[in-house]
Amino acid sequence: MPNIHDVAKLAGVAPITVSRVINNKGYVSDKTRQRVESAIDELAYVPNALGPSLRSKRTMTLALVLSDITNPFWTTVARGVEDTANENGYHIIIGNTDESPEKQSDYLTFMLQKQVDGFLLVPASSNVTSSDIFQRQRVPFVVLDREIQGNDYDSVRSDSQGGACKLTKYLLELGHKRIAVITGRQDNSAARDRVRGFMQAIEEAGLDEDQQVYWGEFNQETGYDFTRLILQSRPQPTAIFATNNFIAIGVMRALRDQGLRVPEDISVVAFDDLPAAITIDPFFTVVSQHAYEMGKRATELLIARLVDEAPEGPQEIILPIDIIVRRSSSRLLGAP
Amino acid sequence: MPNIHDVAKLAGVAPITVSRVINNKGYVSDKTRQRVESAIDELAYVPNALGPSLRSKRTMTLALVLSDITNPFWTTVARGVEDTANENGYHIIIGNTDESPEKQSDYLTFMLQKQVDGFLLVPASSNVTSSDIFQRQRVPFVVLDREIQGNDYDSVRSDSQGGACKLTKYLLELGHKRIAVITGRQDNSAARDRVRGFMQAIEEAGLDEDQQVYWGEFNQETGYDFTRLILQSRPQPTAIFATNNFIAIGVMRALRDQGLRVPEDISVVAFDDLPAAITIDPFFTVVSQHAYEMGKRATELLIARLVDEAPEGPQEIILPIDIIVRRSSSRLLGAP
DNA sequence: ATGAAAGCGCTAACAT
DNA sequence: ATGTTAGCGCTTTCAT
Repeated sequence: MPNIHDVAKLAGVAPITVSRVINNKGYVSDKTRQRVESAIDELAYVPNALGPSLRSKRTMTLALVLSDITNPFWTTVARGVEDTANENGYHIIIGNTDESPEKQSDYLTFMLQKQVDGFLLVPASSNVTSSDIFQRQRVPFVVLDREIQGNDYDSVRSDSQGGACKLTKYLLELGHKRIAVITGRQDNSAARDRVRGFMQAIEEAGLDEDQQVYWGEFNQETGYDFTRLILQSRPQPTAIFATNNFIAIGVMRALRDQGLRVPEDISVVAFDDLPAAITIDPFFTVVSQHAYEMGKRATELLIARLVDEAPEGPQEIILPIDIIVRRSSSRLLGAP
Repeated sequence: MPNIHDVAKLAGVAPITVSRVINNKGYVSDKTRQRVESAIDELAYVPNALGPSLRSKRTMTLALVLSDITNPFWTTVARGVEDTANENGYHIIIGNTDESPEKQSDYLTFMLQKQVDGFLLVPASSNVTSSDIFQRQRVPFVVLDREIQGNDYDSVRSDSQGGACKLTKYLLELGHKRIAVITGRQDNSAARDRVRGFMQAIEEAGLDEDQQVYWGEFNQETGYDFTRLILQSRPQPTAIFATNNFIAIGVMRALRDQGLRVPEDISVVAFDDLPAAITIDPFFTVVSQHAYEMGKRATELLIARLVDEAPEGPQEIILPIDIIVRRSSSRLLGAP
């Protein structure tokens, strides 16, 4: 592949002149510019960005490290990140951690070596002090969806607690008094916030606080397995609150396998909506997060940091959520 | 951020010695190694990969350029690519073209400038001679899912024609004789192959070849709009073949809005299954592609090329498909 | 309006 | 076992 010297030689100029043409910077006479341009065409010259990056210490690349791109929620976030990055001349590298701190750490070092300009991180675990690595390297980063140790970092997340609280209150209004919650790992702050929001609603209603809370993973198996357990418990809950979309799917599968109808036999509500693009007939009553917006806002914040235009001090952006009532939940029979 | 010189100075050695320690290459005494390692720790030194890449002309980065990561099919492909790349020490940059040749071309140049080692490309249009750019730059690439002009390139795709043919034959066996096909753009070879497979089955059955084929986009609107059209046509088709998942969703929504039941009033079959992870109760009779496998195989092929271990000459990998019969299709009333 | 030199961080090739 | 030199492709700085 040709380099800037080859182009310069062919055009009969110095490399720096070619550089000026490429970057539209400095004075170049029209005649010279044309000679250079035709040399570029002739050689199909593509400038090597590694050189300038090595000098300028900017790669115009952002790293997006998340749990699993296969989850439609994260896919949508990723698309928001990608679009916003592109609009600003940045590109992104993606890494899936599958919630593993080891994978996360591998990715972070690799991406640091690649000299990405900044990180968008969905932390695999709030226990891992992943922020240390950034702070030591002085690389800007924004935390998405969750919290980590310390409080001196930029973050964007949904109002998990408020959303869970609202959704629970909605169930309570329908007359449900025994609600089972199935959620993710204890070291996931989003899982904790959603349980906290649930408990808050329960307490404010003056109800027995001894509700069933099942801690597992944010996946289908957790939803499936705990639902079977829940169905055996007495007295049986009249509603299940799945704190993410995959859990909700698992819950529904378990209920279906047991021959139970939703909402006639039991109500189900969930966190995270499924994108309209892949849903024929939306069914779940949900707390819907603004996934695309989350990616967009986080990226905007990160880029603002990079160009030193962000407000001073750590920013904490809490996105509002929507409650969407659909057919998976109904008034409890016999309730007022 | 510290560089290799800072580490060397602190450890009292030459930069090259630090390099040897980092890369576990060449002779370094245990004493020196330890001194270097503690210097690395003390400075939290992370090697800058740009230097070596500039020298070696390898970035260990692959580019994945596809239509839209938001489509679960592509998400799954992407995950296959990502996992396989990682296993081999590579990482990936993703770009969404939204089927726009301009976006595609922007991405390609940008990624070329970034010196990616190879491309995995889902071409936005078979008319665009996107391969030229690679061939001129001599960058290895593998084409996924579709065909482009020329025949001297590596590719991995599903047996679209065979799959569509099989699926159509299945419908014919159920007694359907009027089948409407809704498909993507004419310049998309997968769309063409699926229609070709359909026509093949029709011809082999000795049926009227004057079937309804609707060319549109691989999205929900196309499915929705053409379904409304189809429902007005007389004689009305008894089955609809949606040639991708988004179209299928659009078809179902249109049918639902018209108060039609599937499969009682009309049968629906589709290309592309929805991932089990996001489906409560699989409903569509489909041609299921091995999406993860497609990403994996393509990446393996690309990496083999990079290390010069691929077979000589262009490779064309055609992945088998599965027909999965579910509840969206049924025997035509009155058929034998 | 154009060019020469130097250096970004690293390592292959060649000493010692 | 350790070090010196040179150069990957580009652009900033300082001439001319």
